[in-house]
Amino acid sequence: MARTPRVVEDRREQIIDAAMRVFSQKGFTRATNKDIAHEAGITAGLIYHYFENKKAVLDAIIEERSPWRTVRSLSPHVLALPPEQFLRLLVPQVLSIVEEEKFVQLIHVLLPEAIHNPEIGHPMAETLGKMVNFLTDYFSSKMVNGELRQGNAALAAQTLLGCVTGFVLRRQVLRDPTALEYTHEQIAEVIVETLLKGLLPR
Amino acid sequence: MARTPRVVEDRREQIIDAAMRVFSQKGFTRATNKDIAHEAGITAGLIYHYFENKKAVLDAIIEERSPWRTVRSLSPHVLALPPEQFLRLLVPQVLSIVEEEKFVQLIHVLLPEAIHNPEIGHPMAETLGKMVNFLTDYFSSKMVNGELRQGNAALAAQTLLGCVTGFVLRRQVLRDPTALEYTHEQIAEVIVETLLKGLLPR
Amino acid sequence: MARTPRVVEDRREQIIDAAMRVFSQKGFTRATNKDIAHEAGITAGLIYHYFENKKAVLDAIIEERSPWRTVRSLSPHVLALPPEQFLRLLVPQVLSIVEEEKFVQLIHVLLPEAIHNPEIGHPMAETLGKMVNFLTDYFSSKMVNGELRQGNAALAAQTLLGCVTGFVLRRQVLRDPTALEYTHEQIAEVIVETLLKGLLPR
Amino acid sequence: MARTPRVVEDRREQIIDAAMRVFSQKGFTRATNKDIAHEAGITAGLIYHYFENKKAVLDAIIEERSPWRTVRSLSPHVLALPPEQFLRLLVPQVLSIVEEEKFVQLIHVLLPEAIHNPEIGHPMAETLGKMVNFLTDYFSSKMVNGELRQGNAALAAQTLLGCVTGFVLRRQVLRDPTALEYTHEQIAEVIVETLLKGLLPR
DNA sequence: AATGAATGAGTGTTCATTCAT
DNA sequence: TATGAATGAACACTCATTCAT
Repeated sequence: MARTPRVVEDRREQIIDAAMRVFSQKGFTRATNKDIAHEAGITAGLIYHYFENKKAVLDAIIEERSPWRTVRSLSPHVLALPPEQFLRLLVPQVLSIVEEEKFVQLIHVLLPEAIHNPEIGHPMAETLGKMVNFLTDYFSSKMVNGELRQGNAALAAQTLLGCVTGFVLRRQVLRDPTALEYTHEQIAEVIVETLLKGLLPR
Repeated sequence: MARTPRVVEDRREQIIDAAMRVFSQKGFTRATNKDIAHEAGITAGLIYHYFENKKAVLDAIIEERSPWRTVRSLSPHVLALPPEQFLRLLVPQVLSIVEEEKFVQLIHVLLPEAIHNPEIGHPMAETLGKMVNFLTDYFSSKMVNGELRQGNAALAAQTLLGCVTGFVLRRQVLRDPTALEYTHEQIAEVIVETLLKGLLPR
Repeated sequence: MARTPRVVEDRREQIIDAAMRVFSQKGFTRATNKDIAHEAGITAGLIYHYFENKKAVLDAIIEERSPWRTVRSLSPHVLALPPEQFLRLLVPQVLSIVEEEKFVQLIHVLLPEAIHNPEIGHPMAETLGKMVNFLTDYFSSKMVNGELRQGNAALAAQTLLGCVTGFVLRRQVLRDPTALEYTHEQIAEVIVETLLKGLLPR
Repeated sequence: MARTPRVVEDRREQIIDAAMRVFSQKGFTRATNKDIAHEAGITAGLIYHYFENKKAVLDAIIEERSPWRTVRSLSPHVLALPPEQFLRLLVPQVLSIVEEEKFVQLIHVLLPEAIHNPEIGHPMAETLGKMVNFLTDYFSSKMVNGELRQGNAALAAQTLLGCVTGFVLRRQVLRDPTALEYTHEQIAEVIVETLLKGLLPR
């Protein structure tokens, strides 16, 4: 009706945004084109002016909204920091990126699809793999120079990552109120503290 | 045709089993009643003799196949063990339960639904919560008696759980080949080692 | 409503019959599944219980309703007759088969499709080809034994066939009232007379 | 973009030409406006500056591209020729007109429509009717003056026309390879020879 | 004259569900 | 119990047509 005529170039982005919201709420299959169109304030037919089909909208989300770059752009300059400072910097940073609304939406969209569709699971696993490699490299170098004790750097990296993803899973996917009680700082604090110093008394 | 007239009670289980397989492969929405019926070797109409509708089959899976009991039945008698032995016993045990085929299927069925349906997410979170409580209690008592150093027991418990779920997520949900390279023992070993002793040299 | 519950085995045939009528009136593309269903007295969804898709209904018409067999079954025992009797027998017989309602419907269904789809055109051409061969053989043998004058038997056969198809085209496809004025006997009479004796005075 | 600004009157013709090609390949219903526009090197919206709607493009084809005039313009001055020369001139001339690319396209466009739409069938039948009348008149006069033997001139005319249309149908509509083996001259030769002299030995 | 964004009515198709047998 | 024919309400997608620019 009295809808403000949006800037034309917006339309594609507008549809992607709407789809992101709808997919994240209902899942790809259950979300209808009418849902997306309604959310975007357009008619369903118009979607096909910008995308070949419904799947192509999902693909566009994956390709254009994936904040993997953001993840990858993480702190390459802090590698020189000692482990304690490094982790206290890294973990909350990761958490704040990963628990941002857009990222959570993306998880809600991609995770269910990833389970039944390896095509979508692979890139997700790959990105996590890059994180693992990054951490492994860091841990290795610190083990060599004695700042960390000797051990399997790769598995340690995966353990750290596991801690973070575990928390995110319980907070943002299962929405476990218990897990949601904590601030990023508390979580970071305990992960770093535990991993660095261990649970055993010294 | 020459189908052996199964015991009646079997049918229900048979349908649930078939649905579990089909749901875990295609997801609840994409799986059709015909798929389930075909997998169960019956016709689609018969499902409605045993279940009110498709959703009821999923509910039956949740209620009757959830191995939460198994999880809950874990080692209440090992609470007295010292942390190191306790964790070296617990972690691989949990992993072997959780990565068993049936359990993985269940994850594949429930996780995507949980994301878009809190009704399903809550029981999952609750079960994890029970695990957290169990571990928290254990950690608390050990912190009191000095076998573990002082700290936030609840967060430590969640960190441990996070490590495990993180690994399971990457292995069984994203099917990350890197994460799948390790045996349960290796994973358990590194988690326990890291968490107990920390990464820093003593 | 008070629809008589037709015999179940009928359904498939019933749909094919309905489709034949609808296709012949509106053409394959313009005919909707609702049209077919309505004509058959069923709902559109039911069509997919018996056919994979709309195209499959057309295919069924081609395969199961093609009276090519009838055409092929034509008078193999009259080969011995002298040309005049032979043609006076054959032409009206062909005309009466080909101008029967079902056959005309079939032409209306297949001819437009044949034009834009060689897959459908080929079998039609082939069937005509069989007719040509049959006539060619007959003409050849009669040319050899002197009952017909020497000439290109194949082309003569095609000329005869052309006369008939030309008439059918104008009568049943273009529905030319002028061409429809004549009875099969008149048409047969003039075709036979002309072809056999020629237009020139002897 | 850098499209040369064509003369305005061209556009209409350009669209009609494009539509002719597209219709002849896909049929009127299956051809989309986008197809036509793409074939014409314009956008679909522009079609509506020159035509009221899609149907109007078809109508324009019928009215402006119908080579009936060409057909009608046939040899009015050869009426005096004796039948043999007349037919040997007429038949190949008709064939060459009728089997020209543009004409064949037109058949492909109109014939399928004619079947399901008498509005289109009638003009086609009428044109053929004019041919029939023309031939009937010729045959009548030649029967009167004894150059042809007595008979039903109208039916003889229709027989001749039937021969030609039958060949064209098999060649250009069904694309029967057997029928396509012959040259216009061969076809003309055999039609004329057969019709004039008959198949029977004298 | 020309574009292409936008609409909306429809089309083929799917599928959970019902029910007579 | 068990079947499978039958329904009807979606759904993804198409396309002729309109219209602001």
